[in-house]
Amino acid sequence: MYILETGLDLVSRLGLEAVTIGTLAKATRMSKSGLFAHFQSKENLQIELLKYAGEIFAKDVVVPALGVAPGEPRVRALVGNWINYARSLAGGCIFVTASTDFKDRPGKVREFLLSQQESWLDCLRRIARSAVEAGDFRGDIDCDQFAFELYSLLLGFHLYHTLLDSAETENRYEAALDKLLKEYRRTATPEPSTRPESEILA
Amino acid sequence: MYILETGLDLVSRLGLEAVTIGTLAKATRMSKSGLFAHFQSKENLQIELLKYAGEIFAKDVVVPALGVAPGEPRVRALVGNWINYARSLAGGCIFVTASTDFKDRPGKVREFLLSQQESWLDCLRRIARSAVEAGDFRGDIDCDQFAFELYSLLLGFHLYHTLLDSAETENRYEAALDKLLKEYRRTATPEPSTRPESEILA
DNA sequence: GACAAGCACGAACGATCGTGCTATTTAATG
DNA sequence: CATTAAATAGCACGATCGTTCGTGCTTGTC
Repeated sequence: MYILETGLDLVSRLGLEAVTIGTLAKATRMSKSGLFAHFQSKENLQIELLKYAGEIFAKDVVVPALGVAPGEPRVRALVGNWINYARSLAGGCIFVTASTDFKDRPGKVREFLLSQQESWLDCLRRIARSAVEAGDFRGDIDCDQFAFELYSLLLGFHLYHTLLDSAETENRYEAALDKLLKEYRRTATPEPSTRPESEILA
Repeated sequence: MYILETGLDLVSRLGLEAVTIGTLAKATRMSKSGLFAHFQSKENLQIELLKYAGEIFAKDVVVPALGVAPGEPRVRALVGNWINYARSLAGGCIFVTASTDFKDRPGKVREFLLSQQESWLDCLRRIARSAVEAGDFRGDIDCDQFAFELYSLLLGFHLYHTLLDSAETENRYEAALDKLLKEYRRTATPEPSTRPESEILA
């Protein structure tokens, strides 16, 4: 759909709430009422935009990664696709932008967005688990913890990329990713036994 | 200023662009024109809000940390204050919210916000450097890299906290922070010599 | 008690918001 | 072709947007 395609550009740049019927109509060279007829409310339009963004995300980020051998290669493929996807949009990832926008706007949009974020985190978890099963990651790792740390890195890259746009951004992200993967790798540490590492006093 | 105080709550929840003259007037029980007279434009109001947020941030987050002994204690104090500050606002950190909002809205607001983010990253760098000088961190670390990784963690915590609000969020963040500090600590690794760790094929 | 200064106010402006109705055009189907 | 269904446009609505203007209250100074 051409309308949604155009809308996603606006969402990524200005936020989900800022995509107004009027501006989207102007961007698609349609009349307000003509465009409005496609959706029956602004809320519906927002959900449709998220749905479409989810399809693109699945097609460009998740599915290709599932075609790669499980383990670290698949993890790297997934986040590599994510970076490319985020860069392909003028204002970065739609879901990051929309999340900030709707974190405190209760309603169907927020609920839908939340379910999408949950399934993204679930995707990260699954891929970590498959890396364990493939023997690339240690067996004693916490996949939820891995998802949090990996997603944090992506969010860091995202902010740097969209706001600061330094030439070093990519290098910093890659270096951090390498260290993260090394830490979860099976041969990374010489067996830390079972003792946790949180008895520091600071 | 009571107006700015009220405004910051709206900013943190709905975003900097969504703070409208009308809604802020209603929230402060003033007339639109009466409130508008204090600032001379919406752009000015937005900058004033950021300025005020910066003062609070300095007072509650940065300055107290500078009173703590340099090194890991100071780093922990800084990020601890950040977490508390982010939690004290209904919608999380003003600058994270505003950054997403204004990353693609050129103008004075964006420029001012950008300078604030730069100085925050500079603060992280300085504190890392002071930790090196105090002997807590290794001497060969890249302070910019540390700032990126630490800020990424905070952003991860922020998204989890504002959107998902799982009970595990805090634990995941703390565990990741512990690992990050351990990695940069002087006694963390048994000397990794000078060889970088980026010759994987994946 | 006159006077100026600083606030806050109500009313109004043109523009845009989301959303309905009613035509008119376009495309598909007989 | 004629008919029908779908897509788009025109127009208008009440509300809100940022902004301007004129006016009335305080408050303190002379």
